[in-house]
Formats: sequence, C-alpha cells, structure tokens
Amino acid sequence: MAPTSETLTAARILEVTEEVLRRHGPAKATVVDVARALGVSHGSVYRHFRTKAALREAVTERWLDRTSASLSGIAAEGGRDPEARLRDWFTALFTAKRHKAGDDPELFATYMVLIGENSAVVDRHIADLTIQLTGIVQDGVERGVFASAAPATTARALFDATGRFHDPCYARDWEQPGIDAEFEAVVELVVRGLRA
Amino acid sequence: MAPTSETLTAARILEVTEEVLRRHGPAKATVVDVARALGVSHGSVYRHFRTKAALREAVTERWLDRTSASLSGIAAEGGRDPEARLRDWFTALFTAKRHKAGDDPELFATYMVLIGENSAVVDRHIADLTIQLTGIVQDGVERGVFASAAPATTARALFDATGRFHDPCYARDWEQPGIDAEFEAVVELVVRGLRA
DNA sequence: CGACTGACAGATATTGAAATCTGTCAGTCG
DNA sequence: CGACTGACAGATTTCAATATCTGTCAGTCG
Repeated sequence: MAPTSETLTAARILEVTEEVLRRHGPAKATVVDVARALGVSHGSVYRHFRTKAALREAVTERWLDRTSASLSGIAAEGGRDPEARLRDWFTALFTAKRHKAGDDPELFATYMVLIGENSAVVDRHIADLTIQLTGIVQDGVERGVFASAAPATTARALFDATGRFHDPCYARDWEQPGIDAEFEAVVELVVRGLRA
Repeated sequence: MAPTSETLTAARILEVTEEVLRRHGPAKATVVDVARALGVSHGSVYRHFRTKAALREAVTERWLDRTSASLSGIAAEGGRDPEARLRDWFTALFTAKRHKAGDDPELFATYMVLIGENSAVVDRHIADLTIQLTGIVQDGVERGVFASAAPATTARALFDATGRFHDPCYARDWEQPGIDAEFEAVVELVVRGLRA
C-alpha cells in the first residue's frame, strides 16, 4: 500500500498501473486512480505517458511480451525436431493464452480494448509470434522435414488456422470440455499439411 | 408499404420482420415496429411468436438457411473430385459470409446478437455446415484421395481452421486487401493436410 | 369459437443535468 | 532548472426521472 518514496519512473508507473487495472478493470480504472496509488498528482503521470491510451498500451505490451518471451525459447531450440517444436509451441501458446484469460481477466479485458482500438501493440505482438513461427518453419524446410515455398506466408497460415486457440475472440470457448480434442485435431491437420 | 389484407401468418410476419430489421437494425427494431408494418396490434405478433427473441431467431434461422442451402449443392455433387469440391465449398462459404456482412449489415448484426445469446440456431447452423463438410471428407476417404480416421472430427478441424474466413468475429477483416491471399494459404495448408 | 385488440405491469431504454475524468499548463518548490 | 502540483476547459460518464417496450390477458368482434 504505502508507496515507495523513490523518484517516479515510467517503470514504476507501469507496475502500479498493471495492479490498478487488475483490480478495477479497464472500464473503471482511471489515471487519477493510478496517480493516487502512486501518491502523486495525475499531472505527473502525464509527464511520462502522453495519454491514457498510451499508458494502457504500454502495460499491455509488457504483459504480451512476457508471453512472447516464454515462447521464443521453444522456437529457438535449434537442436530439436521442428515438428515437435511446432507442436510444443502451439501447445504453449494455447496454454499461455488460456491462463491469461482465466487467471487475469481484467488485463485480458484491457487487451481486448486495445484490439477494439486497432492498436499497433496488437499488430506487433502478432508479428512477433509469426516471426517465431517462421523460424521454426524455415528450420524444418532446411532439414527437409517441412515443405513450404514461402515460410513467412506458411507461418501466417499456421497462425490463422489455429486462431480458435489463441485469438481472444474465442476466449469464452477455452473452458469448454471438448476444446483440447479440437486443438489436437487442428494441430494434427496443419502439421500434416506442412510435412514434406 | 400498404400491407396486404390477407390473414396474418408466421411466414408473413417473418417476411416483414426481416425488412424491419434490415431497416432499423437489431438495436432499434421493436415488436411494435413490426406490428405497425403489418397493420396489426403487437399482441397479434405474440400469438405467432412467444417472445421477441424467438422472432429474431426465426428470422435469422431463415437467413442462415439460405446460405446452408446454397452450399449443400456443392457438397452433394457426388460426381466431382472431392478436393475441388472442398475448395469450392470453402470459397463459396467465404464469399457468402463476406456478402452477408457487407451487403446486409443489419441482419448480420442480428446474427451477432444471437451469438451473444448462445442461441441454438447458431449451433444448428454450424452443425449443418459441419455435416456438409463431413460428407465431402467421407467421399474423399472412400475414393482414397483423403486420409481421415474420423471424418466428423476432421470436418470440424477443417471448419475450425478456416474460422478466420467465416466466423463473424473476423468480419471486419474481410474487406482488408491481403485477405484473399491469406484465405488461399490456409485452404492450401489444410487441403494438403487432408490428402492421402 | 377463435383471431384480434388494447390496456396494463414490470422491464428496459432514453434523456438531460450533475459529477467525474482527461489532458494542459502556469506556477510552486527543492 | 526541472520535477511536480493543482486549477481549469472540454469530453465523458453517472444517475435518476421519464418514456418506451415486452409480454399478458380479459374483452371485442365477425
């Protein structure tokens, strides 16, 4: 509760804003709330973030980047079988998104606000993930286990085809019983489609 | 404008309700509007449909069934190559949905209201389409051109994997320039995954 | 008798006035 | 000087009063 009396930094604002968003949700959280939690006036917050939208984006970007970072480990395991890595990557993506939606509903709602605003942060996140996928596909092509004339296009198709298991607009379905079987069926289908 | 003075039937109510929904949209259209357009009291409408939701569902069901019916022609062309039929079916589905969203925005919005209500009409529509797909897959398996241990599961996976091109939650993207290339890439991927 | 009406109760939507919030900036303070 | 404050204008949200709508049903009419 008692705010540290250190100098105000962008990092500290992000930290506190994330907590405020988690508590109040994107609909109720105000810049004044954030300032109060920091023990400063709201004018000080505007010194570090030009608008409320920019603050919301920065918090969500950090939150999304934590997912990207954890997946990049799998994508970069150069030694392992590309097909196994691809399956693990999709499984990890699905698991991560499902947890974000289930365990952190307010930040997930904030993420959906960004989608509604067509924020560049969302595009960047998708681009990040697609680049990771492209790496795995390319690796598979080089080893002769995958067939793809244009790995970036193929990666995008893989991402699109699995949207049901990572796109926020399907979040409601991720708790449904049959969803894991559906996931397996789609992954099986696209992996088969990728094999050389 | 001048309402026919025939007896009031469910069919006539549906006809007029569709027109009222098209004009006012699901947010503004009221049962009173429908009754006025029919030249009767709103009590008479309730004689044929128990609730406003039931009326909305019936109109949307008719509207969705027109799509299903046009696709079932392709699914049932027993003579043709299953792969070509599958590609044509997906193309026709994408085209139909895109036109519904673009040319009939108010009825499309009504459809999205039903989705929000978890209406059985939507489930039935998806089940209809999946059954058509299952038929094509099964046909391909029998001819030895497709590989599938469980055609119904595979059909569902095909439907899920192509969601970006028929699920209403993506309607905004259907006017974007790159969408046709994305569609081709996904269809290519899943068709390859289906081949024997 | 059976299709239809219209008044009605409770639920929902609309409206406009008051409260709060966003973003700015002149001024304070160390 | 530069980080911070707090009063301010305009935009947005809230809230309560008001109007409209949904769904029912006793009663009318052919």
